[in-house]
Amino acid sequence: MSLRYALLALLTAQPMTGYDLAKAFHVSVGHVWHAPDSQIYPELKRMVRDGLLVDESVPWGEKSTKTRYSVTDEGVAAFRAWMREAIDYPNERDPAHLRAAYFEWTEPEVARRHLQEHIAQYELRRTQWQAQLDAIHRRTHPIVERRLASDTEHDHDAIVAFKVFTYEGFLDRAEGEIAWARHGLELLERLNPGREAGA
Amino acid sequence: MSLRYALLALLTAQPMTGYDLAKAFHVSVGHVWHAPDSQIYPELKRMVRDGLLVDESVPWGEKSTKTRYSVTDEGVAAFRAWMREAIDYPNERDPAHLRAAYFEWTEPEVARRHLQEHIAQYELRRTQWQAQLDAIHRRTHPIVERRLASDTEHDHDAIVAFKVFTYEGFLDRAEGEIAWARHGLELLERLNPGREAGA
DNA sequence: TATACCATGTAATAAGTTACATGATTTG
DNA sequence: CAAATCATGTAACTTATTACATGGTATA
Repeated sequence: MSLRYALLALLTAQPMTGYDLAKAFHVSVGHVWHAPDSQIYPELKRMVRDGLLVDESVPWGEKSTKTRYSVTDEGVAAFRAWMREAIDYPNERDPAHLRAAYFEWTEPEVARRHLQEHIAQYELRRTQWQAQLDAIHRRTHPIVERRLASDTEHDHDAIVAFKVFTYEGFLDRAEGEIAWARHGLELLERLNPGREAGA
Repeated sequence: MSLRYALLALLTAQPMTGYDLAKAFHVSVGHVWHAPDSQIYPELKRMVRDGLLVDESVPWGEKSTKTRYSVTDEGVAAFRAWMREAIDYPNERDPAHLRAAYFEWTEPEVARRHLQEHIAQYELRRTQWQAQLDAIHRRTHPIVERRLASDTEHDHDAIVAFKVFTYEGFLDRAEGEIAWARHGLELLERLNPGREAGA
Protein backbone atom coordinates (compact mmCIF):
# COMPACT_ATOMS: atom_id res chain seq x y z
CA MET A 1 0.00 0.00 0.00
CA SER A 2 3.00 2.33 0.04
CA LEU A 3 2.72 3.07 -3.65
CA ARG A 4 -0.29 5.27 -3.21
CA TYR A 5 1.50 7.38 -0.61
CA ALA A 6 4.56 7.73 -2.80
CA LEU A 7 2.24 9.02 -5.54
CA LEU A 8 0.43 11.25 -3.09
CA ALA A 9 3.74 12.72 -1.98
CA LEU A 10 4.44 13.89 -5.52
CA LEU A 11 0.96 15.15 -6.20
CA THR A 12 0.89 17.33 -3.09
CA ALA A 13 3.43 19.56 -4.84
CA GLN A 14 1.17 20.10 -7.85
CA PRO A 15 -1.52 18.44 -9.95
CA MET A 16 -0.15 16.29 -12.75
CA THR A 17 -1.30 14.00 -15.51
CA GLY A 18 -0.66 10.31 -15.15
CA TYR A 19 2.11 10.50 -17.69
CA ASP A 20 3.87 13.44 -16.05
CA LEU A 21 3.48 11.85 -12.68
CA ALA A 22 4.95 8.58 -13.87
CA LYS A 23 7.95 10.43 -15.34
CA ALA A 24 8.43 12.45 -12.18
CA PHE A 25 8.06 9.29 -10.15
CA HIS A 26 10.84 7.48 -11.97
CA VAL A 27 13.36 10.27 -11.41
CA SER A 28 12.57 10.82 -7.75
CA VAL A 29 10.65 8.73 -5.26
CA GLY A 30 10.86 5.77 -7.62
CA HIS A 31 14.44 5.38 -6.44
CA VAL A 32 13.11 4.62 -2.99
CA TRP A 33 9.92 2.78 -3.92
CA HIS A 34 9.97 1.27 -7.37
CA ALA A 35 6.84 0.90 -9.46
CA PRO A 36 6.27 0.39 -13.18
CA ASP A 37 3.79 2.50 -15.16
CA SER A 38 1.48 -0.47 -15.34
CA GLN A 39 1.09 -0.25 -11.58
CA ILE A 40 0.87 3.53 -11.41
CA TYR A 41 -2.04 4.13 -13.78
CA PRO A 42 -4.46 1.69 -12.15
CA GLU A 43 -3.46 2.91 -8.69
CA LEU A 44 -4.35 6.47 -9.68
CA LYS A 45 -7.80 5.29 -10.68
CA ARG A 46 -8.25 3.51 -7.38
CA MET A 47 -7.15 6.64 -5.55
CA VAL A 48 -9.83 8.63 -7.34
CA ARG A 49 -12.36 5.95 -6.46
CA ASP A 50 -11.26 6.20 -2.82
CA GLY A 51 -11.55 9.97 -2.80
CA LEU A 52 -7.85 10.78 -2.35
CA LEU A 53 -7.59 12.38 -5.78
CA VAL A 54 -9.87 14.06 -8.25
CA ASP A 55 -9.33 13.69 -11.97
CA GLU A 56 -10.14 16.18 -14.68
CA SER A 57 -9.91 15.92 -18.41
CA VAL A 58 -7.64 18.44 -20.09
CA PRO A 59 -7.39 18.82 -23.85
CA TRP A 60 -4.37 17.46 -25.57
CA GLY A 61 -3.92 18.45 -29.20
CA GLU A 62 -6.97 18.88 -31.41
CA LYS A 63 -9.09 15.88 -30.64
CA SER A 64 -7.48 14.19 -27.68
CA THR A 65 -7.47 14.62 -23.92
CA LYS A 66 -5.41 13.57 -20.96
CA THR A 67 -6.28 13.18 -17.30
CA ARG A 68 -4.92 15.45 -14.64
CA TYR A 69 -5.01 14.37 -11.02
CA SER A 70 -5.16 16.64 -7.98
CA VAL A 71 -4.97 15.72 -4.32
CA THR A 72 -8.13 16.27 -2.28
CA ASP A 73 -8.23 17.34 1.36
CA GLU A 74 -8.99 13.75 2.11
CA GLY A 75 -5.87 12.78 0.19
CA VAL A 76 -3.72 15.11 2.27
CA ALA A 77 -5.28 13.78 5.44
CA ALA A 78 -4.63 10.20 4.31
CA PHE A 79 -1.01 11.06 3.63
CA ARG A 80 -0.58 12.58 7.07
CA ALA A 81 -2.26 9.59 8.67
CA TRP A 82 0.06 7.25 6.80
CA MET A 83 3.07 9.20 8.07
CA ARG A 84 1.98 8.39 11.60
CA GLU A 85 1.36 4.71 11.02
CA ALA A 86 3.90 2.21 12.22
CA ILE A 87 6.20 1.08 9.43
CA ASP A 88 5.78 -2.55 8.64
CA TYR A 89 9.13 -4.03 7.93
CA PRO A 90 9.15 -6.51 5.10
CA ASN A 91 10.39 -9.96 5.89
CA GLU A 92 13.99 -10.68 5.06
CA ARG A 93 14.28 -12.11 1.59
CA ASP A 94 17.66 -11.63 0.05
CA PRO A 95 18.60 -13.50 -3.12
CA ALA A 96 22.27 -12.49 -3.10
CA HIS A 97 22.90 -13.57 0.49
CA LEU A 98 20.91 -16.73 -0.07
CA ARG A 99 23.23 -17.71 -2.89
CA ALA A 100 26.29 -16.75 -0.88
CA ALA A 101 25.32 -19.07 1.96
CA TYR A 102 25.64 -22.04 -0.41
CA PHE A 103 28.62 -21.07 -2.55
CA GLU A 104 30.24 -24.42 -1.78
CA TRP A 105 27.76 -25.91 -4.23
CA THR A 106 29.23 -24.17 -7.23
CA GLU A 107 32.57 -23.46 -8.87
CA PRO A 108 34.64 -20.60 -7.46
CA GLU A 109 34.35 -18.81 -10.79
CA VAL A 110 30.58 -18.81 -10.55
CA ALA A 111 30.70 -17.48 -7.00
CA ARG A 112 33.16 -14.84 -8.13
CA ARG A 113 30.86 -13.84 -10.95
CA HIS A 114 27.95 -13.42 -8.54
CA LEU A 115 30.00 -11.23 -6.24
CA GLN A 116 31.30 -9.13 -9.11
CA GLU A 117 27.74 -8.69 -10.29
CA HIS A 118 26.77 -7.68 -6.75
CA ILE A 119 29.44 -5.00 -6.82
CA ALA A 120 28.31 -3.83 -10.25
CA GLN A 121 24.69 -3.65 -9.07
CA TYR A 122 25.50 -1.51 -6.08
CA GLU A 123 28.00 0.65 -7.93
CA LEU A 124 25.22 1.45 -10.37
CA ARG A 125 22.76 2.22 -7.62
CA ARG A 126 25.38 4.26 -5.80
CA THR A 127 25.91 6.32 -8.91
CA GLN A 128 22.19 6.95 -9.25
CA TRP A 129 21.68 7.82 -5.61
CA GLN A 130 24.76 10.03 -5.63
CA ALA A 131 23.37 11.87 -8.62
CA GLN A 132 20.12 12.47 -6.74
CA LEU A 133 22.02 13.74 -3.75
CA ASP A 134 24.22 16.06 -5.81
CA ALA A 135 21.20 17.50 -7.59
CA ILE A 136 19.48 18.11 -4.29
CA HIS A 137 22.55 19.83 -2.88
CA ARG A 138 23.13 21.91 -5.97
CA ARG A 139 19.45 22.82 -6.02
CA THR A 140 18.95 21.46 -9.50
CA HIS A 141 16.79 18.48 -8.62
CA PRO A 142 13.61 19.19 -10.60
CA ILE A 143 11.17 17.48 -8.26
CA VAL A 144 12.64 18.81 -5.06
CA GLU A 145 12.85 22.30 -6.55
CA ARG A 146 9.25 22.16 -7.64
CA ARG A 147 8.32 21.07 -4.16
CA LEU A 148 10.23 23.95 -2.59
CA ALA A 149 8.62 26.41 -4.99
CA SER A 150 5.12 25.29 -4.12
CA ASP A 151 5.45 24.48 -0.43
CA THR A 152 4.74 27.30 1.99
CA GLU A 153 3.80 25.06 4.88
CA HIS A 154 7.03 23.28 5.73
CA ASP A 155 10.51 24.45 6.56
CA HIS A 156 12.58 24.34 3.40
CA ASP A 157 15.78 23.35 5.16
CA ALA A 158 13.95 20.43 6.70
CA ILE A 159 12.49 19.34 3.36
CA VAL A 160 15.97 19.23 1.86
CA ALA A 161 17.59 17.74 4.94
CA PHE A 162 15.22 14.77 5.05
CA LYS A 163 15.77 13.97 1.40
CA VAL A 164 19.51 14.21 1.88
CA PHE A 165 19.25 11.99 4.93
CA THR A 166 17.28 9.40 2.95
CA TYR A 167 19.73 9.21 0.06
CA GLU A 168 22.75 9.22 2.32
CA GLY A 169 21.33 6.13 3.94
CA PHE A 170 21.12 4.44 0.58
CA LEU A 171 24.65 5.47 -0.27
CA ASP A 172 25.97 3.96 2.94
CA ARG A 173 24.04 0.83 2.21
CA ALA A 174 25.56 0.60 -1.25
CA GLU A 175 29.03 1.00 0.24
CA GLY A 176 28.27 -1.75 2.70
CA GLU A 177 27.14 -4.14 0.01
CA ILE A 178 30.20 -3.42 -2.09
CA ALA A 179 32.49 -3.97 0.89
CA TRP A 180 30.71 -7.22 1.69
CA ALA A 181 31.14 -8.55 -1.83
CA ARG A 182 34.82 -7.57 -1.83
CA HIS A 183 35.30 -9.56 1.37
CA GLY A 184 33.66 -12.44 -0.42
CA LEU A 185 36.10 -12.18 -3.28
CA GLU A 186 38.98 -12.24 -0.79
CA LEU A 187 37.46 -15.28 0.88
CA LEU A 188 37.23 -17.09 -2.45
CA GLU A 189 40.86 -16.26 -3.09
CA ARG A 190 41.88 -17.64 0.32
CA LEU A 191 39.91 -20.84 -0.23
CA ASN A 192 41.30 -21.25 -3.74
CA PRO A 193 44.78 -19.81 -3.67
CA GLY A 194 46.71 -19.61 -6.91
CA ARG A 195 43.72 -19.71 -9.18
CA GLU A 196 43.79 -16.55 -11.16
CA ALA A 197 40.59 -14.58 -11.52
CA GLY A 198 39.48 -14.38 -15.15
CA ALA A 199 39.79 -11.02 -16.84
CA MET B 1 11.14 -18.88 -7.01
CA SER B 2 13.94 -18.79 -4.47
CA LEU B 3 11.88 -20.51 -1.83
CA ARG B 4 12.17 -23.87 -3.50
CA TYR B 5 15.94 -23.62 -3.57
CA ALA B 6 16.11 -22.60 0.05
CA LEU B 7 14.08 -25.73 0.83
CA LEU B 8 16.22 -27.82 -1.47
CA ALA B 9 19.34 -26.58 0.32
CA LEU B 10 18.07 -27.99 3.60
CA LEU B 11 16.83 -31.25 2.14
CA THR B 12 20.16 -32.04 0.50
CA ALA B 13 21.52 -32.65 3.99
CA GLN B 14 18.88 -35.25 4.80
CA PRO B 15 15.29 -36.25 4.06
CA MET B 16 12.76 -34.60 6.34
CA THR B 17 9.05 -34.38 6.92
CA GLY B 18 7.32 -31.14 6.06
CA TYR B 19 7.01 -30.30 9.71
CA ASP B 20 10.68 -30.94 10.52
CA LEU B 21 11.72 -29.05 7.45
CA ALA B 22 9.59 -26.06 8.38
CA LYS B 23 11.12 -26.02 11.87
CA ALA B 24 14.64 -26.34 10.51
CA PHE B 25 13.84 -23.66 7.97
CA HIS B 26 12.80 -21.13 10.57
CA VAL B 27 16.00 -21.48 12.57
CA SER B 28 18.38 -21.38 9.63
CA VAL B 29 17.86 -20.32 6.04
CA GLY B 30 14.59 -18.65 7.03
CA HIS B 31 16.73 -15.82 8.45
CA VAL B 32 17.91 -15.11 4.92
CA TRP B 33 14.75 -15.95 3.00
CA HIS B 34 11.61 -15.77 5.06
CA ALA B 35 8.61 -18.00 4.38
CA PRO B 36 5.61 -18.99 6.50
CA ASP B 37 4.51 -22.61 6.86
CA SER B 38 1.53 -21.88 4.66
CA GLN B 39 3.93 -21.25 1.82
CA ILE B 40 6.28 -24.14 2.58
CA TYR B 41 3.80 -27.02 2.51
CA PRO B 42 2.27 -26.23 -0.88
CA GLU B 43 5.71 -25.57 -2.35
CA LEU B 44 6.86 -29.04 -1.25
CA LYS B 45 3.95 -30.56 -3.12
CA ARG B 46 4.80 -28.59 -6.23
CA MET B 47 8.40 -29.73 -5.96
CA VAL B 48 7.25 -33.34 -5.89
CA ARG B 49 5.06 -32.67 -8.90
CA ASP B 50 8.08 -31.17 -10.68
CA GLY B 51 10.30 -34.15 -9.85
CA LEU B 52 12.72 -32.34 -7.52
CA LEU B 53 11.57 -34.32 -4.49
CA VAL B 54 9.98 -37.65 -3.78
CA ASP B 55 7.56 -38.07 -0.92
CA GLU B 56 6.98 -41.18 1.15
CA SER B 57 4.49 -41.90 3.86
CA VAL B 58 5.96 -42.85 7.22
CA PRO B 59 3.87 -44.04 10.15
CA TRP B 60 3.22 -41.61 12.96
CA GLY B 61 1.71 -43.08 16.09
CA GLU B 62 -0.80 -45.89 15.79
CA LYS B 63 -3.11 -44.77 13.06
CA SER B 64 -1.53 -41.71 11.52
CA THR B 65 1.20 -40.98 8.98
CA LYS B 66 3.39 -38.10 7.96
CA THR B 67 5.15 -37.33 4.71
CA ARG B 68 8.89 -37.44 4.34
CA TYR B 69 10.54 -35.65 1.43
CA SER B 70 13.83 -36.61 -0.19
CA VAL B 71 15.75 -34.80 -2.89
CA THR B 72 16.01 -36.57 -6.24
CA ASP B 73 18.99 -36.42 -8.59
CA GLU B 74 16.94 -34.02 -10.60
CA GLY B 75 16.48 -31.91 -7.48
CA VAL B 76 20.23 -31.75 -6.89
CA ALA B 77 20.77 -30.83 -10.53
CA ALA B 78 18.14 -28.11 -10.28
CA PHE B 79 19.84 -26.71 -7.19
CA ARG B 80 23.22 -26.62 -8.94
CA ALA B 81 21.66 -24.99 -11.99
CA TRP B 82 20.05 -22.36 -9.79
CA MET B 83 23.41 -21.61 -8.18
CA ARG B 84 24.73 -20.70 -11.64
CA GLU B 85 21.83 -18.52 -12.61
CA ALA B 86 22.20 -14.78 -12.50
CA ILE B 87 20.74 -13.28 -9.35
CA ASP B 88 17.82 -11.08 -10.06
CA TYR B 89 17.93 -8.14 -7.79
CA PRO B 90 14.57 -7.08 -6.43
CA ASN B 91 13.51 -3.54 -7.13
CA GLU B 92 14.15 -1.02 -4.41
CA ARG B 93 11.13 -0.74 -2.17
CA ASP B 94 11.95 0.57 1.26
CA PRO B 95 9.16 1.65 3.60
CA ALA B 96 11.45 3.15 6.24
CA HIS B 97 13.41 5.32 3.82
CA LEU B 98 10.22 6.30 2.04
CA ARG B 99 8.82 7.68 5.28
CA ALA B 100 12.10 9.39 6.11
CA ALA B 101 12.08 11.29 2.83
CA TYR B 102 8.86 13.03 3.89
CA PHE B 103 9.42 13.56 7.61
CA GLU B 104 8.58 17.25 7.18
CA TRP B 105 4.97 16.15 6.91
CA THR B 106 4.75 14.93 10.47
CA GLU B 107 5.61 15.99 13.98
CA PRO B 108 9.20 15.55 15.15
CA GLU B 109 8.00 13.12 17.79
CA VAL B 110 6.46 10.88 15.17
CA ALA B 111 9.63 10.95 13.11
CA ARG B 112 11.63 10.18 16.22
CA ARG B 113 9.38 7.26 17.01
CA HIS B 114 9.91 5.85 13.53
CA LEU B 115 13.65 6.10 13.84
CA GLN B 116 13.65 4.54 17.28
CA GLU B 117 11.57 1.72 15.92
CA HIS B 118 14.04 1.34 13.07
CA ILE B 119 16.84 0.99 15.58
CA ALA B 120 14.83 -1.52 17.61
CA GLN B 121 14.09 -3.55 14.47
CA TYR B 122 17.71 -3.82 13.47
CA GLU B 123 18.94 -4.39 16.99
CA LEU B 124 16.60 -7.36 17.13
CA ARG B 125 17.77 -8.69 13.79
CA ARG B 126 21.35 -8.09 14.76
CA THR B 127 20.84 -10.16 17.89
CA GLN B 128 19.33 -12.98 15.89
CA TRP B 129 21.99 -12.95 13.21
CA GLN B 130 24.73 -12.70 15.83
CA ALA B 131 23.31 -15.75 17.57
CA GLN B 132 23.43 -17.66 14.28
CA LEU B 133 27.00 -16.61 13.74
CA ASP B 134 28.07 -17.56 17.27
CA ALA B 135 26.46 -20.96 16.96
CA ILE B 136 28.20 -21.57 13.66
CA HIS B 137 31.55 -20.58 15.12
CA ARG B 138 31.07 -22.62 18.26
CA ARG B 139 29.95 -25.57 16.15
CA THR B 140 26.63 -25.82 17.93
CA HIS B 141 24.40 -24.66 15.09
CA PRO B 142 22.11 -27.69 14.61
CA ILE B 143 21.49 -27.29 10.90
CA VAL B 144 25.05 -26.49 9.96
CA GLU B 145 26.32 -29.34 12.12
CA ARG B 146 23.92 -31.75 10.50
CA ARG B 147 25.08 -30.54 7.12
CA LEU B 148 28.73 -31.08 8.05
CA ALA B 149 27.97 -34.55 9.39
CA SER B 150 26.28 -35.64 6.19
CA ASP B 151 28.29 -33.82 3.57
CA THR B 152 31.30 -35.67 2.17
CA GLU B 153 31.38 -33.78 -1.09
CA HIS B 154 32.29 -30.25 -0.08
CA ASP B 155 35.11 -28.76 1.90
CA HIS B 156 33.90 -28.28 5.47
CA ASP B 157 35.89 -25.11 6.03
CA ALA B 158 34.29 -23.64 2.95
CA ILE B 159 30.79 -24.64 4.06
CA VAL B 160 31.30 -22.84 7.35
CA ALA B 161 33.13 -19.90 5.82
CA PHE B 162 30.31 -19.13 3.39
CA LYS B 163 27.69 -19.18 6.10
CA VAL B 164 29.83 -16.95 8.27
CA PHE B 165 30.33 -14.63 5.33
CA THR B 166 26.59 -14.45 4.74
CA TYR B 167 25.68 -13.60 8.31
CA GLU B 168 28.52 -11.14 8.68
CA GLY B 169 27.03 -9.29 5.76
CA PHE B 170 23.71 -9.10 7.55
CA LEU B 171 25.38 -7.91 10.73
CA ASP B 172 27.13 -5.11 8.88
CA ARG B 173 23.87 -4.17 7.29
CA ALA B 174 22.16 -4.01 10.67
CA GLU B 175 24.94 -1.78 11.98
CA GLY B 176 24.51 0.46 8.99
CA GLU B 177 20.78 0.81 9.50
CA ILE B 178 21.22 1.57 13.18
CA ALA B 179 23.86 4.20 12.40
CA TRP B 180 21.60 5.75 9.79
CA ALA B 181 18.68 6.02 12.19
CA ARG B 182 20.93 7.55 14.84
CA HIS B 183 22.01 10.19 12.35
CA GLY B 184 18.35 10.84 11.73
CA LEU B 185 17.75 11.36 15.44
CA GLU B 186 20.61 13.84 15.53
CA LEU B 187 19.16 15.61 12.54
CA LEU B 188 15.79 15.91 14.25
CA GLU B 189 17.50 17.35 17.29
CA ARG B 190 19.34 19.91 15.13
CA LEU B 191 16.12 20.93 13.38
CA ASN B 192 14.21 21.14 16.66
CA PRO B 193 16.72 22.22 19.27
CA GLY B 194 15.61 22.37 22.85
CA ARG B 195 12.71 19.99 22.51
CA GLU B 196 13.43 17.15 24.81
CA ALA B 197 13.01 13.61 23.55
CA GLY B 198 10.32 11.74 25.44
CA ALA B 199 11.45 9.00 27.79
C1' DT C 1 6.14 11.43 -43.53
C1' DA C 2 8.69 8.87 -40.34
C1' DT C 3 10.04 8.68 -35.76
C1' DA C 4 10.13 9.81 -31.18
C1' DC C 5 7.53 10.43 -27.48
C1' DC C 6 2.91 11.31 -25.23
C1' DA C 7 -0.81 8.84 -23.16
C1' DT C 8 -3.01 5.00 -21.02
C1' DG C 9 -3.65 1.07 -20.05
C1' DT C 10 -5.13 -4.63 -19.92
C1' DA C 11 -4.31 -9.53 -19.15
C1' DA C 12 -2.11 -13.21 -17.28
C1' DT C 13 0.72 -14.81 -13.96
C1' DA C 14 3.45 -15.24 -9.85
C1' DA C 15 4.40 -14.52 -5.28
C1' DG C 16 3.42 -13.49 -0.75
C1' DT C 17 0.16 -12.43 3.38
C1' DT C 18 -3.31 -13.36 6.70
C1' DA C 19 -6.46 -15.81 8.79
C1' DC C 20 -8.42 -19.78 9.63
C1' DA C 21 -9.09 -24.95 10.17
C1' DT C 22 -8.60 -29.57 11.91
C1' DG C 23 -7.23 -33.54 14.07
C1' DA C 24 -3.65 -36.70 15.99
C1' DT C 25 -0.10 -37.59 19.44
C1' DT C 26 2.89 -37.20 23.14
C1' DT C 27 3.90 -35.74 27.75
C1' DG C 28 3.36 -34.03 32.38
C1' DC D 1 -6.89 -35.87 31.03
C1' DA D 2 -5.27 -31.32 29.72
C1' DA D 3 -1.91 -28.96 27.32
C1' DA D 4 1.67 -28.61 24.19
C1' DT D 5 3.13 -29.64 19.96
C1' DC D 6 3.05 -32.44 15.82
C1' DA D 7 1.15 -32.42 11.24
C1' DT D 8 -0.82 -30.36 7.25
C1' DG D 9 -2.82 -27.54 5.07
C1' DT D 10 -6.93 -24.19 2.44
C1' DA D 11 -9.09 -19.84 1.08
C1' DA D 12 -9.26 -15.25 0.18
C1' DC D 13 -6.75 -11.44 -0.75
C1' DT D 14 -3.16 -8.19 -2.02
C1' DT D 15 0.79 -6.92 -4.40
C1' DA D 16 3.92 -7.04 -7.97
C1' DT D 17 5.76 -8.71 -12.54
C1' DT D 18 5.82 -9.29 -17.41
C1' DA D 19 4.34 -8.75 -21.62
C1' DC D 20 1.66 -6.86 -24.61
C1' DA D 21 -1.53 -3.31 -26.90
C1' DT D 22 -3.07 0.83 -29.07
C1' DG D 23 -3.38 5.16 -30.93
C1' DG D 24 -2.62 10.16 -30.85
C1' DT D 25 0.74 14.26 -31.24
C1' DA D 26 4.75 16.92 -32.15
C1' DT D 27 8.88 17.55 -34.72
C1' DA D 28 12.72 17.06 -37.85
